[in-house]
Amino acid sequence: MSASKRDDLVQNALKVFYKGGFHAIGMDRLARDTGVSKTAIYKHFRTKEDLILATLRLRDEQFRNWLRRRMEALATDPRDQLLAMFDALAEWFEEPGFQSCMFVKASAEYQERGHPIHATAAEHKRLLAVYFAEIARKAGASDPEGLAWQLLIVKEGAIVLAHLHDQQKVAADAKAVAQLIIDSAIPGGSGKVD
Amino acid sequence: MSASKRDDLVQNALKVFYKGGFHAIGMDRLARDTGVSKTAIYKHFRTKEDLILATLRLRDEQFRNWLRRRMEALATDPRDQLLAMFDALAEWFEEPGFQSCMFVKASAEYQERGHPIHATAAEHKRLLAVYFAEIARKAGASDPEGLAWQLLIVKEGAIVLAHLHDQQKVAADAKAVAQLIIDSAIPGGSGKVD
DNA sequence: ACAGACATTGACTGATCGGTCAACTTAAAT
DNA sequence: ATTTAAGTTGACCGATCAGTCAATGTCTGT
Repeated sequence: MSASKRDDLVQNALKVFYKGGFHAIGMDRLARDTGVSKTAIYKHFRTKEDLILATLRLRDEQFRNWLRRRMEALATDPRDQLLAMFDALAEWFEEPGFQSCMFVKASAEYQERGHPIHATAAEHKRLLAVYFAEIARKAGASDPEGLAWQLLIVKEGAIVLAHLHDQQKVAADAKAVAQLIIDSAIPGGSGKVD
Repeated sequence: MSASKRDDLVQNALKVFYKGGFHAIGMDRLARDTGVSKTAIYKHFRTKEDLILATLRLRDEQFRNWLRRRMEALATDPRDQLLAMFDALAEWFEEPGFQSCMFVKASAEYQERGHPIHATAAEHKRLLAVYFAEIARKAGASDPEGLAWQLLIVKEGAIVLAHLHDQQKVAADAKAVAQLIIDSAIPGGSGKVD
């Protein structure tokens, strides 16, 4: 399989697993839905779990790059970028096919912290926190890591509830919470007095 | 199967599904782990999904009752009860076997909003919001429902991240966020000036 | 002790599971 | 045109899947 075909496979597998679940989707079904035979899949992935890991890595890269670009496109000031994250999330929630977070799903189905799939999900979240802390630092937060994890909590809660409730309402509520957190953690900005 | 035996089955099934996942745990395995034969299980549940629904309903009742009692035990003032929720969550996170939220797992594996299992998970969250709004109203919030959903977002985010990261740190961060939300939404209290 | 209710056991059904194989087909490189 | 690489097809392996069945065992009530 050429590199581009392998990438296509992983991309398509990602979509199929995201929509159908990791355990519920078997390899016969996955082959049908991706258009790649099982033999070809096993030429490039030792096991189903290795393929799942590849989909998570791809999703991690795609999501973090997308979020970074959206946040930078929606705002230039670091402080405003942190808040803009929730506008970006609102966009995502509106997408057809939105069904929560790939990594939350992965950790739900692979519960053990030591499991590579679970660990990859945890790593994704840690990398997001690192990124948020970087922006928080630029924005002048006295505790960038603290702020980062607080925003991550709100982000994750919003995603989960967007899948279970009214997406736009949840996005708006999450943004309001983020505003409070940011105003509390970073002096100045938005015309509000602390 | 007597009522108490049926209840035992559902309780044990809940534990097995919570730890192992809904799709990953088959009925043969479930029978072994609960000590009830498949024939007996099917005497009382038309399908595996019906049993899963029964475990979710039991979990909903148990969790909401537990949370209500903990919040009431930890604080008497409604405002403080809202914050105490996060102390209760911190206790839960510390329990051996903690592996996120049964309903988030359910919605991760049963993605379609129309699916009964997904709908039951959504209903659980809605009932929690109703309860939080009730307390928020008693606490004097001008927008009890808004406050309720904001707290629910933080709660859900904390649960998900507690399964992926340092449990106690996440609980503390979530409580700090909740404090900000509550202080913003309810005048007075905690000696802080708005 | 006996009858009825309830549960277990092991086998069974047809289907699917992850993964492998041989034979064949298609694509790419030379 | 030929060779090599890569992929497809359909069958196959042993195991498991949800759900059912008949025979048997246990428990409960009289």
